[in-house]
Amino acid sequence: MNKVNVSKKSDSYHHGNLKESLIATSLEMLDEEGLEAITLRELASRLGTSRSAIYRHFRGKNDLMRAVILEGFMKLDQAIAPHFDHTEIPLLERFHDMGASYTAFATSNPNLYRLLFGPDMSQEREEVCQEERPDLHKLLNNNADDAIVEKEPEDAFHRLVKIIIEAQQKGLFREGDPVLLATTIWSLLHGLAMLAIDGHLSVVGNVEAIYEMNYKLL
Amino acid sequence: MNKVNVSKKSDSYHHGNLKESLIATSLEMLDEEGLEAITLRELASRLGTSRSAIYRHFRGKNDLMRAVILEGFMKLDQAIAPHFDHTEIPLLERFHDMGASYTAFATSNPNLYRLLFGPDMSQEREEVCQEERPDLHKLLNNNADDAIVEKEPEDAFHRLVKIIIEAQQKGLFREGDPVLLATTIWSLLHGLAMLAIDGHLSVVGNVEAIYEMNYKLL
DNA sequence: CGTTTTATGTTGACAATGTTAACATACTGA
DNA sequence: TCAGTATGTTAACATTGTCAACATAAAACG
Repeated sequence: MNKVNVSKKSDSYHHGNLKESLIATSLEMLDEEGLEAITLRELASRLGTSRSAIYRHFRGKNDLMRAVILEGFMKLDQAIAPHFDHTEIPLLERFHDMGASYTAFATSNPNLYRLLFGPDMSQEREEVCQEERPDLHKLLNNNADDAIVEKEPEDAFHRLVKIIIEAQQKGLFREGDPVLLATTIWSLLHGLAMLAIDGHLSVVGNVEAIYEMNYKLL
Repeated sequence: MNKVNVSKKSDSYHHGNLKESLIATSLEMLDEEGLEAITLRELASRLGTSRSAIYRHFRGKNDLMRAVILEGFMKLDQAIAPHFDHTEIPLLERFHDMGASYTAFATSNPNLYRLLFGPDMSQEREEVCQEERPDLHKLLNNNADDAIVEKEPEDAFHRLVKIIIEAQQKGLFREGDPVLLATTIWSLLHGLAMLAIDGHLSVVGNVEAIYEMNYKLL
């Protein structure tokens, strides 16, 4: 316990909580103007601080982006969670809605989604997935049972696996390794999201139509 | 006819054919060290030319990358074409192999595949798809019939649509808009490729296994 | 051949960006 | 109060893409 969370409180001495502001403003700039637009000087300008004040809170720009990516994954999880938690809705309908909300998140936040799953910051993203989200990493390395049994799922992929298992137990879904099935479904959703973001799905005009078609394949 | 292809011949005055060398060396650097490693100074250094010699052949770095992207699409098409042309092989088998070779291309050339379909150079990629590959663009904007009837297909997506149509006519494939079906299949393949490249498919160890599983869904 | 025009390559400079060192200030705790 | 730590500022530097001015080789043409 060498460091307590004291710098993150809303009271503050110099700027305020600059660390959180840096992440929040980065997310704003990402959403508005894309990844390239995130520059340390523009960040500092918007926050009214000096250019290199960031280095008191992050080791460098990559470290900041790493925090942005983690925040982005949390946002994605929050977009999926409601559909998972509405247990009064039929299981398959919740399953359907999770997929729909996934692609909706991607098309609503294209720049963020591209950051989360694109080539840029690949090392930072990997660090985030391995260090900050150990459950997901465990899951993807074949220790599914442990990860699922041990604790409540906390991310989107977790929820997907869990809902597949539940559907299989009720005989509502095809048999097979749930993690493998979830990966397949994730693959389809991911490809759909990426192609939609890049404007390759102009054939139908909206992503929902294709999702409905793909959903029937599952 | 204000400009003839004279600078592209293998005889040359100053350097040789610098334009093609720039594209080829860019592809090498992309493959070896990734997109970030492509820097104009390093390029010039490898080719033994000056830093700004490139501006005699391209408007700037983005214009060069645009040429690299076009070359990459041609390589992708060449990787798919053989499986399409082997008409002595059963249709569904060729269809299967096209998908397998697609993901194989992606995992064999991850940096190139990411450049072709990733967020970077999105504008340049769009220009390439609209200007240099009008057929594909036409196809994706609902003029499928015209594009297909008019001429021999020249790119991977074209071939996919055409093979689906042929399979449907023989009753070997489900009914439905072939372009829409091709987009769905492309979506699945693309998501699979991207997740594989990013190391998210370590569950099974190789992409082929998941592809075989996904193929059954089609 | 000699001259002019065009194509191609070189040098030096500039702005933007991430980063670091040295210094300055504000808060904290004894 | 005062020392220590956390935070912020300023100035400088290296890297990169880009451009202007200059230089040279090839081609065109009398």
